[in-house]
Amino acid sequence: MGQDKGVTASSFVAVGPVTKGKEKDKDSQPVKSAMRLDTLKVPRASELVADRLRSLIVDGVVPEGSTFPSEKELVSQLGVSRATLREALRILESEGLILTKTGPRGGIMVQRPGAASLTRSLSLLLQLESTPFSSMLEARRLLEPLCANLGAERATKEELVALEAILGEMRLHLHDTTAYVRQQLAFHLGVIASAHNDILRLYTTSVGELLGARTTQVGLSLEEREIGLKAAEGILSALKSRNGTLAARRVELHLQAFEPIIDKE
Amino acid sequence: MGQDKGVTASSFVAVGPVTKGKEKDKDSQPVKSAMRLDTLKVPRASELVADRLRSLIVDGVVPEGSTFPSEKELVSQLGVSRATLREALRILESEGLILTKTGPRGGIMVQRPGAASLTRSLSLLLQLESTPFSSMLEARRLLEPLCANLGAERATKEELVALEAILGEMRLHLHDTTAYVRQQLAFHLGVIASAHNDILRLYTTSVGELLGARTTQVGLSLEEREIGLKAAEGILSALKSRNGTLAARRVELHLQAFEPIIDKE
DNA sequence: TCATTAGATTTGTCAGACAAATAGACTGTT
DNA sequence: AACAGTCTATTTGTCTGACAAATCTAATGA
Repeated sequence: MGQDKGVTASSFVAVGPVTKGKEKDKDSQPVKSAMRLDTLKVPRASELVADRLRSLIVDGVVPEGSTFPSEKELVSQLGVSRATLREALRILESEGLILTKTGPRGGIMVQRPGAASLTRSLSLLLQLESTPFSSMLEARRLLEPLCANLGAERATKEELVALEAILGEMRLHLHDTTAYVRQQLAFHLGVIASAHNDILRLYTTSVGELLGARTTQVGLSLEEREIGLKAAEGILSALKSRNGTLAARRVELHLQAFEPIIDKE
Repeated sequence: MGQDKGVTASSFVAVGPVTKGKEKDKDSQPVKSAMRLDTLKVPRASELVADRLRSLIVDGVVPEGSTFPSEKELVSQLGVSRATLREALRILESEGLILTKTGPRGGIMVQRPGAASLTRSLSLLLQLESTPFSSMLEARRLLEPLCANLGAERATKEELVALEAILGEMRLHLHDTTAYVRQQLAFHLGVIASAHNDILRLYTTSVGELLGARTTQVGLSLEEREIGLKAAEGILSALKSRNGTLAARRVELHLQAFEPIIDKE
């Protein structure tokens, strides 16, 4: 740690939750086997600060939409330097938990991460593995029908009404490409949400976002839009009739039909 | 930016790759309405630095396992202060791209993120949404059979041999709970990998890790281990006979049978 | 030969300062 | 009174320089 921080650091640790001692014994194995203790991970102050602030958020102490105390105040309360605090803030920010603004009325604001956080993480991994585009298409073609199947038995009336409304918007904006694409994306998200399973929703939304970016890039012809509209109508009717296998089948066919459109480049 | 940094910052931007200008055109449709330009996002220097270093990694310029130049050198090359650089490093670290060590031979090492990165992100989201445990079980019960189905037609001989070997390990360590659980987890991962779809693999692995932590916590009785072993044998034989639906069915039954064991607390 | 010590290197932390963005109050003009 | 411009205070963004801690290497001494 830094210079006169023998004081400040200990005051921080006093407030701190755990892990600061750094006892070194390595392997004191008198017997013979077992007793494997893996490499001691020395925590950084910035990580500890990030942990504490994060737990304030997830525990609901600092609700979404509210703001943290200013950096100055946090520094004095936590007993760490501003540099350390700011490193912790960058961690939380990259997790999608906060965003910061300058000026009065600005500060450190709490926000909920949402699927975008997952999407970024996934996107990074896929870039590193140089995953082919076809794998994304396949994953979506497998996941969305799964959601539709569940949605057929779980969708609430309100959700079905909302989907109906989106369908109306799609009809309305049939001749405005960007608006139509946006509504079609909303329809997909609605179907996914109707499954009432957070994990499937987050997963399917993430891969959908990655592909959706492509769709808006490529755009859709009028004929393709009309086909998409018809497909959406069929899917919604299957959901309404609570026919899970039919809904799944229709979603799968729909996605399969659109794959060549997206894949062309 | 800070004080005399009019110089340093511009030299940095000179080296910089992209985004420093803040042009906003979005949809250049001169027709009538629209002309929505969303709030101008001013990039921080630390974000720009993080972007540049990240792209060095994903573009393979700095391969996995190697190390970056020291902070001192990076500071002089990028023309930013150490504080700014370190904030960027915390971002990359939270993305799982690097890790740092002190001392000579230490420094900033490049590593590949792996599924753990996704898992952390997912775990955070689920905590915030207070997603019930049952949703995780359901997601796994739906995803793993999907992988098994694909694996039946795509698994290479080598992968099948590896699974056979793991099965042997499971038999061998049938009376050692922790060792057995580890091998069973490896078996699951092997089945998942045999589908040859990165997205499904990452997804299923993530949710599996979240549940796997629970399994090792709870432990398994001898009888449960024997049942698990039998199930694994059945799954592998279905994969070998290239029977996708059978493999999927067996995986689903296996997971369904184990749900009450994990769910009890 | 081996343990110990000293030095060098790299990250970790602190402190203080100034720059930039921004909201709100204040002031002068119409 | 309404309005535009200015001034000020607050908050984040960045820089600089310093010291502390961890750790590898090499020299040193028994």
